Amino acid sequence: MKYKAPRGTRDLLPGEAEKWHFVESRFKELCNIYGFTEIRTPIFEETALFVRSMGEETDVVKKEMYIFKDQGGRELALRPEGTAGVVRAFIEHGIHNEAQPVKLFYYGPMFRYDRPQAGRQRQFYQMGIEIFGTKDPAVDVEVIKFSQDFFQGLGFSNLSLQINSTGCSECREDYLEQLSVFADARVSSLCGDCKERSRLNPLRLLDCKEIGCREEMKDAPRITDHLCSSCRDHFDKVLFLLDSLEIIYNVDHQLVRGLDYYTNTAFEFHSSTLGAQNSLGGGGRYDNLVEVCGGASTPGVGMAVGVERIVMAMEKEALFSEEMPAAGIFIAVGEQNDLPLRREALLLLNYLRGKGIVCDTDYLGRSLKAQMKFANRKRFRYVVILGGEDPSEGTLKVRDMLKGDQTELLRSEAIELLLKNCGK
RNA sequence: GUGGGUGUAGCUCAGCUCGGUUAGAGCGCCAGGUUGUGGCCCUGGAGGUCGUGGGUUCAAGUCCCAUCACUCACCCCA
Repeated sequence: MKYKAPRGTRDLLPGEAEKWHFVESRFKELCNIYGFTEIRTPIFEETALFVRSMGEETDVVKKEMYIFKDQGGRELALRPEGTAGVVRAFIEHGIHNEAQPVKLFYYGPMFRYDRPQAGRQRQFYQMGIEIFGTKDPAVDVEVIKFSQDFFQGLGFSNLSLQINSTGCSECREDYLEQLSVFADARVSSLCGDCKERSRLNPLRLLDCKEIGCREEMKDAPRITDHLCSSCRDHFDKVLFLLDSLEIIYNVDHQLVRGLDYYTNTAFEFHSSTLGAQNSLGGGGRYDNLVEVCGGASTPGVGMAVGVERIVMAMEKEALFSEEMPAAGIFIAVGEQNDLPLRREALLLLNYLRGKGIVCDTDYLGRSLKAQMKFANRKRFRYVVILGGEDPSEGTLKVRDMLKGDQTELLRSEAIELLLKNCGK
């Protein structure tokens, strides 16, 4: 075996691809109901776009991007997430001139140079939605409700919704300062990583896994106690609306999202059946992002879910329906050397396909027994047997593979039966 | 980037601790048992540079080193 799929990538083989298709189609159906329309953006963008939107100090930018220079000397990066490209397209095409708010969805592969593990690949797929043009807290709730509907529609019943507010740039700045002061006072008892964090990204101090750090930071100031009045008001309304829709959530003061562009609402959906990477998806509000990327100040809110993780969690919870039911027609030929008979088989095959019926035949010159075995394996509903013992003119032998019985019918009757039972 | 576990047939794995004749099983695949008919059963067949490269040894799937990949976890995230 010479070539292998590159590290952190994988093939989706038949049998698994169908599961993905199921998840994708549910997502798209729900987008349609909610009024989101699709946008497709390039898989690579200028590197600077991602650096600008996500933030220089984020891990994604510092060590996880696939960056390269093309033959024209352009600095490019494979997209590590979907929002930046959507925002770029929003600005570039003046979408703010369309009827507001603008509701978009996207689906596609993302790339991060990470060490692979359960629920984490270097190429992974995200589906996401974005709403531009309104600060209404009801929109934050719509995005959350959408996510919940989506997960419930797939059959999940035990996901937990974590939510927090990270404030606007102003109240966050005040808060971060207080947090730094708090951390500096006990820097000696924090782990090495946290010492770094207190300088670079104090918000991250909150979700360190070290027990010692957790203990030290237990009484750290909470951002929700330091929100400015408008952020406080926004968060209260979001929670009120969630309550009104009877959406159960847990306000997690430690919840911090990894990308700098989030403001105010941040949320994640967790699954307990997954491993360490237990987030099926998440999102939040990003009121400064469009402006940061060079557009007119436009509020936005969105979320993204990871397809691999969803499929993995669904497998663990046995949410996919079992094997597909028997369907379609296999045309078996008794005497493979009988050219007129094979001709008849091909004509029938193409006639039935023309009627939109799943239909196939043997091309390996195999014995009737082998053809029957094949038809069984491939779960065909009916087998039409041409030739065979004492064939009579103008009739077809039709075998029902589920019931195991076989009848010989006039050709026209046989076709009528097949069309009725296998047609759409 | 750091640490643990694992790489033997298409798939799931045994064999490795205690090196020693032609490397095994189940499933799958192909064929036969049934002078043309699937599922169950029986028989036979095909299929392996034992991840790769070095080393130790008379002898390496088995011991040692390196490397690559998979896997789980950390960091971080979907």
